[in-house]
Parts: sequence; structure tokens; C-alpha cells
Amino acid sequence: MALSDLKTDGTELVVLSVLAQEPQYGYAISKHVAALSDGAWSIGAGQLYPLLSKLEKSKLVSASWDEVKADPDDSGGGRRRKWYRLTAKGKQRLQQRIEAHRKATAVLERFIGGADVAGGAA
Amino acid sequence: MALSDLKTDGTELVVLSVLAQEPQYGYAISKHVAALSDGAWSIGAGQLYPLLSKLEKSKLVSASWDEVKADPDDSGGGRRRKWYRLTAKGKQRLQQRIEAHRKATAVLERFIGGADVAGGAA
DNA sequence: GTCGATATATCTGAATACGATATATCTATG
DNA sequence: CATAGATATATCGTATTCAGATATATCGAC
Repeated sequence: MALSDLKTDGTELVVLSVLAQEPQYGYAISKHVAALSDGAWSIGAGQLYPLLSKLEKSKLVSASWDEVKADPDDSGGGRRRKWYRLTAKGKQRLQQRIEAHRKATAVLERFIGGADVAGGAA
Repeated sequence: MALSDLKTDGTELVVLSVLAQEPQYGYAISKHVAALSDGAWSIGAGQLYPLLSKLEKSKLVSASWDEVKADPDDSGGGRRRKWYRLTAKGKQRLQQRIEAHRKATAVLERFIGGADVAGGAA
């Protein structure tokens, strides 16, 4: 496993978690991540869209375009948003990721615990 | 921060933690990691030695060769081993990494907590 | 009508991971 | 003695991944 669980795409875990609460479009996901992490984390467009595309291909999320026509008089079409929602398969994957993360964190605590002489925690 | 703290070199954190307990040589570190993680994790030579070299250059660890002569009486000795020990700077770095990891884990729980509807909790 | 925010998407240079490879010593077995 | 496997350190090469830069287009504010 080569320590992979410590980093097995934290971005994927976060995005799946966000989508587990409600369907979102890409830009909103990135804003949501920044907000919920108090600005500590950010997902750039260069990571988000390839990831969403990958998730869609592997059937973990389903996607559909929402054509927003704000007003019938509006000559233009409207801003296009692509909405993503978790599939049943995606929910399974999310639970797997959560379990793997918690297990990896527990193992890591064995290492950290023995070394954390200044932190105070036992 | 781009979600980096979730994975900011878990290998480095683990290696520093191992060295925080007592000086070790490379091969022993890799065996120790496998043992303490119940075989869940492994650090290949291709990752370990470049990492140790990097840590040494940045003064987080100090290293010295243990030249054991091929003494017939000295069973188990005679092979060249390079011993690594944490420097004061390395201990500081380790504490920083531990804090960053715990903080990142706490933030991640905000995301996971809202999504973990099927897990043991709920 | 220009600027910044919204919105999706790809490209690219840099860093990293991990297995494979190389060298050499020690131990166990035939 | 020969051979193989474990110990021990170290580099290489390919593949993946990152994160910023770039591209396109709409919308609201001034």
C-alpha cells in the first residue's frame, strides 16, 4: 500500500463529501470547499474539472446541463451550469474512502503518538 | 493551500516520527514502518533513500556511517549502515507536521461528518 | 464598454511515486 | 565452494499527479 491511504486523493474525498449533501455544479463546489474550510483549502479549476470528468466516466457521479433562461425576453441563452450528483456507486465509494481515511489516520496516530512529546496528547 | 495538508508527504511525517523515538538506519526504518502498521504500509527503497538524503540536506536529520569491521566475533555486524537521527530543527518540523495533520484532519471531518450518513455514526 | 466575478475546460512544466535496477555484504543450505 | 535469499544503500525511468496559466463565454456593476 506504500502509504497511499494518507493521500489517496483528498480532493476526491472532499468533492464526494460535498456532493453527498446535495447536487452541485463545479464552481459552487470550489466555493463551498473554500467556505467550509474557512479559506484553508482551495480547489483550482485545473484540478476540479478533470476530477469531475473522471468521476463521471467511472459512474460515481452523474451530470446534466442546466440551461438557465432567466427571462423569456432575454435574447441570450443564459449561463451554462453542469450539475453533478452522487450515484449509488459514488455513495459506496465515498463510504469506502471515509473508512480508509479513518483507518489510515488511526495507524498514523501510532507513529505520531510515540513521537508527539511536546503536543500534550497521549 | 490547495488541500495539500491532507497529503503533505505522509512518508516524511512517518519517517520523522520513527526517528523521533530513536536513531535508526534506513533499512530498519522501512521494517519498523511495516511492523508498526501491521503490514498495511511499506516504504520502498526508492522513496526512502531519496527522502533521507533530502532530510539530511535540509538539516532535519544528521547522518553518520557506522563502519563495523568484519570481526568474526561480532555476529550481526560488519555491514555498512548509515544512521540517521533527528536534529532540533527536525523535531520542530515534526511538531509542525503533526499539528498541520491534525488541523487538516479536523477540517476534513467537517466535510466527512456531513456526508457520513451510512457509516457507524448517523 | 470595461472590469471583475461567474462558469467550464484544457494545457503544460514541475514535482512526486513506485517499481526496477545496481552494488555489496552476510547467512543459510546443499 | 556455490548458490540463493536476506540485509543494506542508492539511483533510474516511467507514470501519475499538481497547480498555475491559458482559453472561451456569460453576467452584473459602474
